[in-house]
Amino acid sequence: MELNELQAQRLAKLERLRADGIDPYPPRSERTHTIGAVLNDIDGMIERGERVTLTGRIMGARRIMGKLAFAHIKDESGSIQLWISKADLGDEWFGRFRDQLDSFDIVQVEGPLRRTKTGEPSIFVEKMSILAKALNPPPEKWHGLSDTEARLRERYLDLIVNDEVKQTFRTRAKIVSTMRRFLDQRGFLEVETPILQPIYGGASARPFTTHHNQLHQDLYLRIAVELYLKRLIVGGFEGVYEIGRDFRNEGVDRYHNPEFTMMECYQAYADYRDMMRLVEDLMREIAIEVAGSTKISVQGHEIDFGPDWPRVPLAQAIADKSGVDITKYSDLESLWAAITERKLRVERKPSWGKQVDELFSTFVEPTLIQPTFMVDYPVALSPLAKRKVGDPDFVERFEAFAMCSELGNAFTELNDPIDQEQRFLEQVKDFVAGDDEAQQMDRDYINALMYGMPPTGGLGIGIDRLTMLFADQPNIREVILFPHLRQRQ
RNA sequence: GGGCUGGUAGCUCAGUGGUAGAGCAGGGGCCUUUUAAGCCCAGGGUCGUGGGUUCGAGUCCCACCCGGCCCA
Repeated sequence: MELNELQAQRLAKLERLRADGIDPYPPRSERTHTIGAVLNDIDGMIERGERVTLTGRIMGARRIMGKLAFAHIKDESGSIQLWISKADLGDEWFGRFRDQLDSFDIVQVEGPLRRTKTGEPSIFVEKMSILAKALNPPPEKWHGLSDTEARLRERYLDLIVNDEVKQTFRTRAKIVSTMRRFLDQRGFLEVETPILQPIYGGASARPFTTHHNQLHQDLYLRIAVELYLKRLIVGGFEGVYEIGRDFRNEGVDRYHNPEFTMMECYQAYADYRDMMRLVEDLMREIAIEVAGSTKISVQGHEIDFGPDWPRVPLAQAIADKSGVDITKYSDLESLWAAITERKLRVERKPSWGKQVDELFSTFVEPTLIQPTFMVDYPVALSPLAKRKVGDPDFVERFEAFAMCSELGNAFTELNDPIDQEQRFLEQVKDFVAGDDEAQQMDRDYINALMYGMPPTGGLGIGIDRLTMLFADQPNIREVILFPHLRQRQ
């Protein structure tokens, strides 16, 4: 171990403790209360003269004045002041506290509770022991650890010193547990399907590839769970869901991490309108659970999940915001002509569907602050969704938006195996033509559909994006404990 | 991928081509009501990496590495 000066000093203190016969990393501790529990009933406990044993990390500077010292220790539930008098604690441990213990060390203290003359709840330490010596020093005590790269590379340190980071991950856990309870109560069965897949599907994205040595077979990390969950609907489960990690081999930015968490659920004998109601109910429930209200504050905006969400046809929204009525231009050339005629600043895309998506992303998405369902997408963008009756160029699909961010995607599932095969063939054509995000032919999935899948509504919700919204975090790396970073060196 | 921007002590940051700095933290000393404790003293550096220009580079130039913001 190569140590800097501060680490070397701490190591010397550790060795001094060992020389005195003290184990700096003892196997057991004996706390009687969490700090939070003590603070909750501090005056009652003082009145009853209760003695407690507390454990925690020494935070901030120790304030040592000859024969009296102060410090704070922190556990997950809270932080409390230590009153350390040489007379109460004894010369030996008072000296150790002064000379061998440091900020960030984890200690155990025992004694009665009292308030100091400023009224601060304190434990008057009569016994002290060390539970773990910290060899690394803390960051600066006022500014703390603020460098983003340092925070992410040493997330454990970020969590020690930045309480709001812990709060974000508590919010995330609450979102997931609320979602699970919501779906369980509605009769959905939680399932687990393969992460290693021989054919990747269910979304338009590039996969990570790996290899099974024994089977001499390439496998893909899943980009979605969709096709497996629908196989289960064929199998007769009428409501299934899975919450798990998907992997997409694409860039990293403030909305994307190569691995991210999705909830997908499928309900037999339901359609995309049912899934809209499910999203509305789910979001209300999460908002109340997480924020205590259907109204939440995000980046200075108030977002209200109370009312039903507007359902806005995609084509209409694009026409309203850009002036281009995509239903009038059925091929890329005429659509592009309409775009250039209006001198719109939009990137040229290789297909009609992608051009429509580009129009949407540029002109509509940035305006979607309040919860909104965009409905009825072009079939070209939706190879797994059922066509609209009487309007076969569009499908029964919606995407859920809030704060200009896509939260979810849902459709009435395509259950016609003949149409599905045609759609896959179109995708394969695109893939061969160079679209590396086009979907793959999945013969086994067609085979499953050939046994008959009931009319089904399906929905996917990105947990990371949802957490960004409810924790009011503008960057996905703030809602992922260990986001992807390049290796150093 | 493009533009802008950053990387200097453990941390937060200054540093305008001429002897590497401050605050906090840490070390030594004094101190029994502190909470950004206080006072005195001394220490701490591969200036992201590698080249180049220059009498002289943390500073200017080039390349690369690792971040951030914006755009695609």
